[in-house]
Amino acid sequence: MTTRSPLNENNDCPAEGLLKMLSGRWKAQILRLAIMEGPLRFNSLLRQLPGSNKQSVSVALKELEESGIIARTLINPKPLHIEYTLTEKGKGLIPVFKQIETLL
Amino acid sequence: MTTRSPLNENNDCPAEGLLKMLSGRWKAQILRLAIMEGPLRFNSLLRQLPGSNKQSVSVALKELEESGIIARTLINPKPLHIEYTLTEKGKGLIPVFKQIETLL
DNA sequence: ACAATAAGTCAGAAAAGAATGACTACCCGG
DNA sequence: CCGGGTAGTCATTCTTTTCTGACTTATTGT
Repeated sequence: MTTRSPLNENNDCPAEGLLKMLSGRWKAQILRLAIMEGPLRFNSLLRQLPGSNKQSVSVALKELEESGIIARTLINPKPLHIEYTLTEKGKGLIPVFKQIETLL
Repeated sequence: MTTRSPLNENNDCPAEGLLKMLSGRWKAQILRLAIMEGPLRFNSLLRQLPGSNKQSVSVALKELEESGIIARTLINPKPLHIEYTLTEKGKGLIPVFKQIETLL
């Protein structure tokens, strides 16, 4: 049994794992907002992503969470308040984003 | 009319453009082979991508070419010989791939 | 009491992406 | 002439992704 890192599951192309994690129409933009603006809230996020819809954003957030890139935190149950923030792993992607910006 | 860079067409999220260019099941692997092994030939590529098929690889190559990441060159018409190589823009992606590898 | 906000879920439809198998055209070696 | 290699295209089907609209549960403000 070969041990593989989370970004390299079941293949030998490192970029492919990351690309899969960030695939889909909304994940890159969600991540950018998380990097630029800090904690995100669901409805606010929806309003900041023109053309998006609850379902797709909900799925994107869930997948990013499953990938360990963002975390969902219940801030307050009483007036319901949930926040999505970058995990340490998520913060590790910042240099990659920066590197990409140098290409522009 | 606003001028936009090729990696940033019609949006303000730099990673999104790149992600779109590299989206799909085969592009990352094709790029990896182009980076690691140099010039690629169609049938050789097919053999190196288990589970792939002509159609999908053909489309992937065409899209990478349209993105200006690889170039299709006719080496010899007589015994038909075509090569796919990284363009300068394509080579610009190598640091990004390297950066991703540091995450593993 | 009523409307609005928060954070979603669910079923179904539509659109996009990927795979299949057949087919083309040309060349090379035996 | 036949088999195999090069480099694909085309139409159709299958699968995955994305979107739409209705519905949920609970709280706050007027």
